[in-house]
Amino acid sequence: MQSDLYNIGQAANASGVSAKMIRRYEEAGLIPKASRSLSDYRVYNDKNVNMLRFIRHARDLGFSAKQISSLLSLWSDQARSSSEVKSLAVEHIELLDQKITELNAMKSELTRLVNCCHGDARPDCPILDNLAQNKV
Amino acid sequence: MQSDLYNIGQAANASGVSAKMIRRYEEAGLIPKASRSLSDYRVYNDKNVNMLRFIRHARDLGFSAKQISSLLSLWSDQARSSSEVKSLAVEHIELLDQKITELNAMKSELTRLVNCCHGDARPDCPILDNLAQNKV
DNA sequence: GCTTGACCTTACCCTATTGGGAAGGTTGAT
DNA sequence: ATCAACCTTCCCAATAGGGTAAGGTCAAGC
Repeated sequence: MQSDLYNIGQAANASGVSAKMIRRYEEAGLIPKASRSLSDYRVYNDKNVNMLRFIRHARDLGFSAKQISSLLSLWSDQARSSSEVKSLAVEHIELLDQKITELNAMKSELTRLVNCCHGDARPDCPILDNLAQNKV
Repeated sequence: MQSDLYNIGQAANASGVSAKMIRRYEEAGLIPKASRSLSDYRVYNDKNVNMLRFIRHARDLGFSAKQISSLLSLWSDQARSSSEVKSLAVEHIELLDQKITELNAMKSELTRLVNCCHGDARPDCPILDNLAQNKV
């Protein structure tokens, strides 16, 4: 790569983070404020783009903005211990697990209801009956 | 139950939907506008409370507001076919499945990374290294 | 009859994440 | 000189709620 400087659109293409979100991350303090050109355009270098890629990957793994903020601190901290990062990751795995369990419970309950429903032209429907029931 | 009329707090307790959300659902057109007392308090009857319970149960199953709106129409439509409801439910199960699959992918990738990480006091961390990689 | 606490009203801001678009300035190429 | 493509800031949309403030109402107790 010969070019070392990018405006926001190029940085977005190179990192996979939309220009919209790059501005938002800057506003949120997740990334440092970009330097500006004479015409007030944001200017990024390869290091900045790498940080954006880092964020993108963490996003893809479902980390929240706060968690990413912590990961970024750890990333740039030369003295960090890998155990700090690992515990953040483990914490996040537990959160993912909770959500998965929840969704599985919904799915199995709903599947049960669907299997009860004859699903034909008759108006009688066990799914709605169940939703309308007074007991939880 | 001897009382037939409720104000919003009683309706909230009886239905499990917060007063806040009852007002929001009304504003969103999910439920009809409540009648009002002389002092402009919202007044609910058993039928209204049943509808709120219906919404609550659908919420618990992860249905979105739009989906619930459809379910409510079907619920009050005497001529509906159970197949209409069933297809809505099946559609929702597929959506739940997608989310579950997505979360599982995140979890396994993150678990892989965590297992690579020695997690001790050394600064070298495969998790961060991976996040910082340029390739997706 | 008055006070007090519990309840109600509207209206606004906040959480977290992302997309869309308007109005206007800049850049680069024809 | 013009035009497309880009940039800027600012506001609004969606998801599903929570919080809080300022003010009105109701019922109980004194």
